Amino acid sequence: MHHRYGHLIRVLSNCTGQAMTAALTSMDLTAAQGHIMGYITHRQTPPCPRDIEEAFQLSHPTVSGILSRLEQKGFIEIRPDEADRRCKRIYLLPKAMELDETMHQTILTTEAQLVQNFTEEERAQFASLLSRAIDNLGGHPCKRKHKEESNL
Amino acid sequence: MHHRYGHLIRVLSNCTGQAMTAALTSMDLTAAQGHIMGYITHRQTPPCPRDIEEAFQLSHPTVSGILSRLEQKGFIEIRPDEADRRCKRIYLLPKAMELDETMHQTILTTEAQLVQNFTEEERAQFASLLSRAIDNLGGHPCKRKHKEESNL
DNA sequence: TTATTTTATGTAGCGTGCTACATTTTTAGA
DNA sequence: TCTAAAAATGTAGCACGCTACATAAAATAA
Repeated sequence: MHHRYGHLIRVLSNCTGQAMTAALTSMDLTAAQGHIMGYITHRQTPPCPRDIEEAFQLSHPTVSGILSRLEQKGFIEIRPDEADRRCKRIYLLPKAMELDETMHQTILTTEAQLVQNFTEEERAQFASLLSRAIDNLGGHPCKRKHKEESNL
Repeated sequence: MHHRYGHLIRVLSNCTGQAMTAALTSMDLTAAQGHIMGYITHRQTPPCPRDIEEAFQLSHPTVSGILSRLEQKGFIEIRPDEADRRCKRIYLLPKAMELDETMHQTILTTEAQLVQNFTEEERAQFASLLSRAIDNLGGHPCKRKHKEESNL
């Protein structure tokens, strides 16, 4: 049977992004910005853009754009790393720390809405099928040799 | 359990679009353009942009952009409808008709790759879960009263 | 008929995704 | 050491998604 997976996936992805962005507008964040803010917040050490590329499977110009918008809005500060001058370090500013809990809850609420009438089994299977489909398309070749704290 | 569905959906959507676009590059089409070309080809009568908005759940400026790129590349021609001058009609040009079969096969192949190691049951469930998730997020309010041939 | 509302489309402007190319710094090799 | 390769980031330019606003034509109401 032919199910038009590509179509469903694109529609769902757009819907999810829109719902997430709508829920985050009050704090002046988009879906992509909110997710990345969450990542930065829950890291023990200030990450570099490269860490974000890997965690979110995005190209470096994409990450660069999102970070510069976050910097413009005063959520983060980006300074060069003293030890390795190729790298930048991303520091949270007070404005970001204030809304962290709210932001996190907002994202969780939207995720919950997405699977609101799924059984526990269906949720697990959904995540599993999504992951397998990603792998089927080549997934994401993780380039970097080894570096700690590359988990979300 | 927290599965980060939003993240998986976004990654899968990006992967799918990239795989589809890569498969279609030889005919100078992107994923979005290819899907819309397929829709236009398999319609009995030349559609208007509004039909495409509904079939693909896209905003009208998005459709407008894709169509003008297809027109620039010589795949389609857009002329106003004689009967209702608000509407445009989208006509296929010879360049498009030539590659229709190849294009269609290319899209099917990529869709098949996406679910290559899924059982028949898993495929059905995948489509079902994706659809239900879309509905959970409000889905797509179909605005138009009634109009024939609004199926893909 | 005339006025209002609805429908279809156009345009401006933005965020997010990409590739391709360039620059800088570090690391590795000869 | 000196050179070459690898790594991190910057920039240009594009496709595709959106909202918000504007226009023109058709449909509806008064």
